[in-house]
Amino acid sequence: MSDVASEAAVSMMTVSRALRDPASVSSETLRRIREAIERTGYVPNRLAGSLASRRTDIVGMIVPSLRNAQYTETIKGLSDALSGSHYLMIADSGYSLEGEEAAIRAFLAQRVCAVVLHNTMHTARSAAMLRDSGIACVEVGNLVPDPIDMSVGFSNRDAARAMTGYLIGRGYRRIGFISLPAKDNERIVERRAGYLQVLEKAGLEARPDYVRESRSGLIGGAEAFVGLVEEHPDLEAVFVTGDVLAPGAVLAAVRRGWSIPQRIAIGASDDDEIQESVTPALTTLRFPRYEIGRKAAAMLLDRLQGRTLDERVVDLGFRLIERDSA
Amino acid sequence: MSDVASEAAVSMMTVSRALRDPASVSSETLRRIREAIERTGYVPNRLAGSLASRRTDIVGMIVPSLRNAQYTETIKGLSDALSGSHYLMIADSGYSLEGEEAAIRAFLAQRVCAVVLHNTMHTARSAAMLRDSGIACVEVGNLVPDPIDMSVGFSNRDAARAMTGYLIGRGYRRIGFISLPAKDNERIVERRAGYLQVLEKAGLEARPDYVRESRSGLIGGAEAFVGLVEEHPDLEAVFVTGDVLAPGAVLAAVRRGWSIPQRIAIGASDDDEIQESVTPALTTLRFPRYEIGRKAAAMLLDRLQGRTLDERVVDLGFRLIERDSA
DNA sequence: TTGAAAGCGGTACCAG
DNA sequence: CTGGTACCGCTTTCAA
Repeated sequence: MSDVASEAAVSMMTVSRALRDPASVSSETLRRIREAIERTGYVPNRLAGSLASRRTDIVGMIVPSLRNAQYTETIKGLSDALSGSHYLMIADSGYSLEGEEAAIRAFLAQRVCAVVLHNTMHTARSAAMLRDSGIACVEVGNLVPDPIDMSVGFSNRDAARAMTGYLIGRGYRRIGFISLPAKDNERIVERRAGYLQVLEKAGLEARPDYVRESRSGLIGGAEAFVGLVEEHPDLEAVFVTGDVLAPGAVLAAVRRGWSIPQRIAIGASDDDEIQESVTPALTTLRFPRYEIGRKAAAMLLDRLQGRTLDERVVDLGFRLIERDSA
Repeated sequence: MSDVASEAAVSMMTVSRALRDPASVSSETLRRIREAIERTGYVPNRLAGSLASRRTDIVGMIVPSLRNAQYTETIKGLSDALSGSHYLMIADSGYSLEGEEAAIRAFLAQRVCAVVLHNTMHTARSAAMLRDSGIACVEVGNLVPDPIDMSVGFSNRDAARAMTGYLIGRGYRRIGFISLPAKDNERIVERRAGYLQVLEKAGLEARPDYVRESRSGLIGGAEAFVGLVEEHPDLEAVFVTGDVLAPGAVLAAVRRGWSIPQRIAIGASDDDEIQESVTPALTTLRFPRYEIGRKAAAMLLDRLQGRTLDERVVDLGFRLIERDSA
């Protein structure tokens, strides 16, 4: 930058100003500085800038898995809304609380201006670090009544209640439940709780062997679904929630010639294109993943600009989409 | 850090060493420093560290779209291989060269230690900035004979040749081609060229109206496929390449009761689970996306550690997986 | 509108 | 093995 300054015959201070607030520099000076930048090929050093100003424009986001399209959707919403003003640093926690803690530590060391967590269970240290740092933080996805700082999402429990109730309303009585592993994953814990609550309220038996954890992916969902149904041929419906488990189940049923929903009904969750594109199209819960990302960004931006927030916890809700699988 | 130093009754220099190279500090001193860190809740400032050392441990990656699972797969490979030693900053170029340039500029300002580009077409400025900065850079995905710095991937043209040749070998003569838009996307340009070359070599007519660009996603693929086939009922096969276009085509065919491959055959590309899970399972080109990410990381790491590379361009190849759709 | 001086919080380098 | 002393490259603050 000093090169640019001497090229343009001004002080470094003026160059710095020209870069950050062109209006505060006379147009003639500005022109000379711009030319000098062009000639020297100067690339500002944001490390130095951030160190001096004690501000950065990097938002750190931690997702359980980069492979899961649902998280990607929220990342995309965040990225779009932040685009231009802020940059995104992304870490994959591998569905582990320790992974999340390590990522948080790294983000804080990097002095990110905000952190977005796609998990609302944390180690005690994670929560403490975040609180002590006073950094802006949004927990997205599952709604948290008492967030570290802010939260945007929907109630997984309510959503699971809605789907289970819907299945019961359609006349199904023996209803199974398939999801990813519940360990360290409050979203699954909540959904399973919602499913069990509604079963109980309806006076239906909640059988542990109707509940199954699945590997991820289409093939994981297929295996879990086929396994569960073959072990319990008396099942009438299965609530298959998370990832692309339910589409995997449908595709497997098609291959086996099981008719859906006659032989076995499926209630799904998440509404990517694939839930709609399989035959039969899945009755599913639509979660506003992209919107959650956008809203999280908006809240962060508000906070960083010192505006006061209307709400620290924003419920974006969900919808039950009736299609043909149940 | 000066707090920690006085707490532990050593100099800042010793604290700094204890953090970066614990072995170089006596165990007693180390213990005191660790305690002091614990008590004070000290979080190192990597901005300052990086500024002073002129090194960072952040790798910047630019993908055309965060929504596309194929890119995500490479990100995951990179992230896994870098995990622990480096952090990842991800930018979405929105399939545009200007978007890529802006991201490169931001990364350079951030002084990332390396850049990974999932595109091998660049603006002149992009290439110049990267070259001038002398930063480690890997272009992944499509193989580049003359990379800015390094390249890992496979030949899209050869892959398209292989699939087109395969379709011809199966006896299909009127073969269509569906892909994402070719603009700013050398991967598509290459594949289309490969398709046309083989058609020509086989003495088959290359009809422009057999070639179609599609919106992305399952539904995009479905629309393009149905549209093309309805306009040209005489088509015998379609090479549907990229994204999840081909699975979308199959799913749409299923809904319409078109039998595949009897009514119309499909050759696909990319081999995610979905290509395998649809019925009929897709005959497709398998690209080593995850491995490309890992290899890119390995090459970067080698470079950053000053080791000399065996090869600046690494071809990881592709495979044609025969299944039931053609 | 412009500039000088004093850091930001660490690390490199050399000495002890 | 430990410490002192210059910076790293920019911004803040205050003055002109």
